[in-house]
Amino acid sequence: MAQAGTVDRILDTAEVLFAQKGFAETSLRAITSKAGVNLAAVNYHFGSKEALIQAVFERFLTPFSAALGAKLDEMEATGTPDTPENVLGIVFRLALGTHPEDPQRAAIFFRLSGQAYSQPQGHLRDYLHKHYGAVFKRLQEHLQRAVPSVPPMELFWRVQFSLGAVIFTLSGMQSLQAISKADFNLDVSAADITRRLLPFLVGGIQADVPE
Amino acid sequence: MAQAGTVDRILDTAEVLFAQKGFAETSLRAITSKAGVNLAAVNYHFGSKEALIQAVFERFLTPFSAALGAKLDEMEATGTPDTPENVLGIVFRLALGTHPEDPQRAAIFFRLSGQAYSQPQGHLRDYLHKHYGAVFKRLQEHLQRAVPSVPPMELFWRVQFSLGAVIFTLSGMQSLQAISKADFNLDVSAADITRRLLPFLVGGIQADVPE
DNA sequence: CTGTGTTCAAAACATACGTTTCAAACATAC
DNA sequence: GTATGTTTGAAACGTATGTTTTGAACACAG
Repeated sequence: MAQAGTVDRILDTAEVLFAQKGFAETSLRAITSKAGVNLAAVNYHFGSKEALIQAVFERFLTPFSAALGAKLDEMEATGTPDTPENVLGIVFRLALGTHPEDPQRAAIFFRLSGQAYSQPQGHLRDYLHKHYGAVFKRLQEHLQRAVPSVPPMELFWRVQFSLGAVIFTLSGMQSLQAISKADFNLDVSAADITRRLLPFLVGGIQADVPE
Repeated sequence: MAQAGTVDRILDTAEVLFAQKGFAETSLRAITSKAGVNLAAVNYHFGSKEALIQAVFERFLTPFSAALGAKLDEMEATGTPDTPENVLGIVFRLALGTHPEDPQRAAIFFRLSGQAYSQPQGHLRDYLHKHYGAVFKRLQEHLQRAVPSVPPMELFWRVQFSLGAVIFTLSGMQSLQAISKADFNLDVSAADITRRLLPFLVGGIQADVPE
């Protein structure tokens, strides 16, 4: 990030600020001044603030969903059994490991996802669903094979619940870490939390369906 | 809401708009014009927009946490066993039933909570934790008695995961309903979702803790 | 009535925002 | 070296926001 081009400096900075303070609360002036570029550069290179936001997500999600697709390919090729642990484990290791050189990057990833999902009118959510829905659906099919006794409709919602648990928790990690520290005098990392998440989600996903 | 006072008309309208579009995206002018009151009324009665937001939450959460406390009292008095189903069931029935005359109110409740939690800098989250942390802690103690084999620290995080699943899902219900309708051609209500949520959360909360 | 404190209404204020403009600087090809 | 297309810089534009001001309308006690 030291001497990257204007476009990348904008993306790097916007990514951090968006994750930190949200989309509406982050002004282009805040981004450009912190990035050391001119204010007009955003509209010149991206067209609008909205387009900047989408560009930030694209840079994040395109490699992620590609890697996820590759991992699913590998799983099918090697005949790895479709267990909830295996399927969810792939996602977590990927989310935590997309940028191993920068551990904070994972937190930014989740916070950004949370921002996108909780975005009120939800056009970003629709955008994500449209561009990355295919990989997501594939993931869900593997999960379905892992828990065949759970009806598809039920599984759909359980995946949503899981998404909520993951994104919500990771996206609010800062405050939660402070509370956890106050109540238990313990520090936790994103990796810690995901390690705790896995059994919780597996338990929820394969729970018995009432009558 | 027909001919209530200015203060209540502002609160009623702000509540709906905040839930619909978020805090930053809802202007005082939008609130006051829809409420049919003068723009200056907000600053006159509440002091600032920030104070308005807190007032909206207070009107919501004070009765809710009081009712929750009462239900927990009742549970202790009648000796109802501390099972995950019982404890979580209380919360859900309460959240869905605080205003039986207005079923949409429950959705607003969850959407507002989601907005508060995903609020970037999290001062609202801190505010909530400060004002309603006591009832929350009591709830957690009951849960702890329900699953004594889960260490407190682990349970703390599982409650956070559950919160995430609930708030995140309910707060994004609109979009999710559309997806669910497209993929399964089925309508779902908030009550439907919570019915599906309960076994998921119970399964997650009482899952085995790895080594 | 009269006076006093409260509430409302209309307008103005100050500020911050996204966006646009336009000229200068730069790079690259001819 | 000049010309051309691209990128940057500084400033301005138009708009929307939260807030403040000022005075009128009102309620009600003395």
